[in-house]
Amino acid sequence: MVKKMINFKAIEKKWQGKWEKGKAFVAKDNVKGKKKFYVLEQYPYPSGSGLHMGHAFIYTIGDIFARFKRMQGYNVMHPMGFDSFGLPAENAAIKNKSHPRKFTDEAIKNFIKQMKGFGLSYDWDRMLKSHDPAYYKWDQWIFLKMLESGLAYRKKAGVNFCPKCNTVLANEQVVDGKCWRHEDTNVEVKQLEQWFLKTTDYADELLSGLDKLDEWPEMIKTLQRNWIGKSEGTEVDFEVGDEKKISNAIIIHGFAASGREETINERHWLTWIKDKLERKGIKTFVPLMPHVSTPKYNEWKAELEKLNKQIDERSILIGHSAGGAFLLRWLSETNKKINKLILVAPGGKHKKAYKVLNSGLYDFNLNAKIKDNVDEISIFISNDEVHRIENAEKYARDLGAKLIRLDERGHFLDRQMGTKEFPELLNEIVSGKKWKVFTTRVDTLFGATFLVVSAQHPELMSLVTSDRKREVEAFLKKVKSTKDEDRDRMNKEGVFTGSYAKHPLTGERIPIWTGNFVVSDYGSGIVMGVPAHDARDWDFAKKYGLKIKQVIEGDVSKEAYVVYGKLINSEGFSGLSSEEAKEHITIALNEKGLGRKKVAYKLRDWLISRQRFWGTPIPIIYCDNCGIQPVREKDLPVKLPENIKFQGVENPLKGNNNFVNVKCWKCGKMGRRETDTMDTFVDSSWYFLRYLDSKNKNKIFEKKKADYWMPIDLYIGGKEHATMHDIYFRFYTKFLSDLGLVSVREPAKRLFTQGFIYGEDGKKMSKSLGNVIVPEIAAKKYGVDGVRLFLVSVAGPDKDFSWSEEGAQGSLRFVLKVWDYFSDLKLGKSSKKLEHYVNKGIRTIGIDIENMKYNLAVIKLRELFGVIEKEGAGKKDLESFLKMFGLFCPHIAEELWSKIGGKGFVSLSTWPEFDEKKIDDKIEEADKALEKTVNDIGQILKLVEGKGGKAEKIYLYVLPQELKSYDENALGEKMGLKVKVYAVNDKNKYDPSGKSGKVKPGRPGIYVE
RNA sequence: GCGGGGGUGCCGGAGUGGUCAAACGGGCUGGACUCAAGAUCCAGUGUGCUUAGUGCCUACCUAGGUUCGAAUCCUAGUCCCCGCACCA
Repeated sequence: MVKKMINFKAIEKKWQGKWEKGKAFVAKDNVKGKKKFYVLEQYPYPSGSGLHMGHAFIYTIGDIFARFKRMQGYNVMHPMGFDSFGLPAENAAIKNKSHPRKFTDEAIKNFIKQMKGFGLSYDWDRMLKSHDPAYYKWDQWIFLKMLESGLAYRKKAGVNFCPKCNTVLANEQVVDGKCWRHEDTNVEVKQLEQWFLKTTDYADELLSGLDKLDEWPEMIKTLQRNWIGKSEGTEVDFEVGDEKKISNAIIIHGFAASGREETINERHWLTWIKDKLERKGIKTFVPLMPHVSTPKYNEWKAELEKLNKQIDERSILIGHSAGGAFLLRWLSETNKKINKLILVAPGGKHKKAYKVLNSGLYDFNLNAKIKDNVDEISIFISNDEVHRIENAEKYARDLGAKLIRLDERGHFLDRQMGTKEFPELLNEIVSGKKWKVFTTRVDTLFGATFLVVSAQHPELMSLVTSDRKREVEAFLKKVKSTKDEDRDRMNKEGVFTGSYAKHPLTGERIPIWTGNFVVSDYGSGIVMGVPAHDARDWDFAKKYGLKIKQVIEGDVSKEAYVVYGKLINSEGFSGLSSEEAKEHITIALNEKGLGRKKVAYKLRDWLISRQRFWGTPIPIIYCDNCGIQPVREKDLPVKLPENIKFQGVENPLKGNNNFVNVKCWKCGKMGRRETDTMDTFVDSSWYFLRYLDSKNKNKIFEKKKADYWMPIDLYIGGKEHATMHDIYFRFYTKFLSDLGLVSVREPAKRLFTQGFIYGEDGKKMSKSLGNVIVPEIAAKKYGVDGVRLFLVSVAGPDKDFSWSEEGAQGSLRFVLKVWDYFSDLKLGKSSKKLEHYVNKGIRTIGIDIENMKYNLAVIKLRELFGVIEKEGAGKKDLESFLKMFGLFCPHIAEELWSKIGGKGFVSLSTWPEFDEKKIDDKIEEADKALEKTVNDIGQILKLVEGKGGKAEKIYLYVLPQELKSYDENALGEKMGLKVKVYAVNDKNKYDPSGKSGKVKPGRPGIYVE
């Protein structure tokens, strides 16, 4: 009987202190003669509210395993740290006009205290914090390496923007399409330059690698496969544009400082292109502008307008450098409409253009008039003319122009190009644009009767003819204003762009539409519509009266559309099966240079820019001279400033001159720092490697150490990370492996996803519902050990479950029972029977732990304890029991261990071995039989007593070989009556009603008197 | 729509071909202890029949099937949960 509660607190403190002092759980590198084992739980965000039950749960799961492996003789790595960058600390700082670091440091302190109080066997010496400059320095270092490898790049992207906050929001701050601070304000999608990591470069390996991860949950792998979404298909080129529309071309040269005005038009590609165009019947003018070295806008204007008669809606205007700027100004003022404008390395208001700045050529606004006057605008820029890129991007953005980036053309002068030829320009002028369309159903290519371009496609406007402009723009406006939550239910809608594409095989003209249902960043953002064989295309065609052409056998009238079958109406390909046709048509396209095999992924590159303060600064300097410059390695880390002022929710780095203003290391002039910080998922993408050498100041980590410990043998975390962290950390591992920093290509051998804990009411724990159970408080009631035990008793740790006070009581009862038994200990001898149960227990419990079926292990432990209580046990048996018990209840186990004179820590003792020979299932069978017999007797007694009779003595008749299983005294004691046992073949037995005739194996005959 | 997981007793949850009327915990009922409550301990806890107990019947979402034998395997249906979602 339990007499009193245990003083849990005192025992917990005592042993936690001893473990720490004894450095019980400190991991040593490269221990000889021991196999390593790396157990890791995902490190937490240190929130101000401290450890919650979910934390307690996941850490208990990992702790049990770490303890198990340690006892099994492994060299165990079990570290812990903090994912300490993030929004909550920043918000707290905004609210309190303080620094996020303050909150974070306090929260971490509290976390460590609580974690230590929970008896978790971490190696605290390796602790790391992502907000520590010594840590995030390496975030930045990896970023620079990615930049070098072309894996980090900058691109325009849609981000969530709240017009009331006047800032970009993180995804987490968008709730149902609204701002988290302004429930009535729809978040807008804004196009901004952002940094990306090219996860797509590893898409294939991220996918194929899953097959080898046989110790990962199928569900997680499936989610990742889905997310990566590989599909193999064909990319088909559809030519768009109409040569006949162009009657002439006018090329305006640029500024030439050296003078030599009379020869400027002889230079570089101007004459070459004129020649080519005229051969194609396009009249080409290359006027010589006055005063090439000291240009004046009005003079140039007058010169151009000499050609006024020639300039009309079928003209193409081409401007090189300052000539491009000139054309922009002219087009922003004139009423002339032209077909197309092509700018080659256009000038901008740039310091290098010092002389031209006063020319008036640059005095223009990128106004709506330009867009109205010109059907299509293209801009050529060379990637090595860095200082011009930003400007070109701005033009392209503001004008809705197509930006064509080429390599190594400098300023497009012949001496930089090494030739006077410029075929890309020619192509841009004469042939229509080729629009790449991705399809997995190229077999239905002959049934393509329209194309649909995504409404968000950056080059959409170049397709829209002037007569369709108004309608398209209205449509785009409507698409843009549709709220996120309505988008699901939004019908497939679209409008005609006015353009036609040439079918690559039939040459047919097929209309190009734009539609709200085409995703801009998958494939090429354009789909071919095959209404006869695709449900969505069918609906679209029906709605807008588009042509439907059947190319696969089957009854379209019945099924609306047919999906697979034999081809018809497909020229030479008719008769082929869909599968064959895919192959053959791709080959045919390939021969014409109009198509190729292509793999498309749903996986997108990882946008890591966050317009937030509390994160790792992106180590980039923007220099007007040198363009985008990475911070030099030796200048790392780029530290977050201590002295900051929050103004609203605006990132305080922006207005922080000390931070922003920085000398460009290349040219020495003042540049400005990138003020965006990295997504915090970056920090957690490689922390598991830093633990292995967490104090290294010179290197990210020592390869030898990393190779010793990696991979993580058991990684424990939440299912919710399936398509985020669980992909990112694999991506980072592959990249770091490619850098030669670590050998493994997969970070975690085994992944375990823990379940979710709900409140007693089965609902999510939340303050507002009042159903939150805080581990620290629960531990006061049930002891840390009681809480730990309960957490893994209810169900398998991968399952969701609800907290239950009654259940926790049950666990506490068991702990108390064990405690009592040891308090009042009489050492016995281990009987054969006990040995059987102990050895079997060791065997099965070990298997259950290994399989992470802790709940089953606990059940077996309880059963074993039941036997020990009944049968009594020797010291060795009790030791074995405590060793196993200690995984779940380490404090109590240590206390009891020392009580029975165990040496050292039970936590560091060796896992008990079982002796197969001592496991004898017959003992168990006999036990069960005996139990059943007792039960039977009980029932008979009840009946006898119910009839008013009174039993005095019980006679049992058993098979001779079972005789020793039935102990008269023990049975008698149990029943409270005298019991006599006879073997059935006993001649002298007393058996008045012939009950011995009923005897079966394991079933004795019973007679009650 | 696509993909994944799952429906077991009053509840949570074991169990993936026989040893299953179904582990273990909780609840509930009865008993012991107690002045009493709590705690603790013991017993019971599908139905109907049968027997002084050992026997049968009905039961693991529903309906079929495979098998000597199914909660467990197969087929169809149904309901629930989760993930991705107009992915060409």
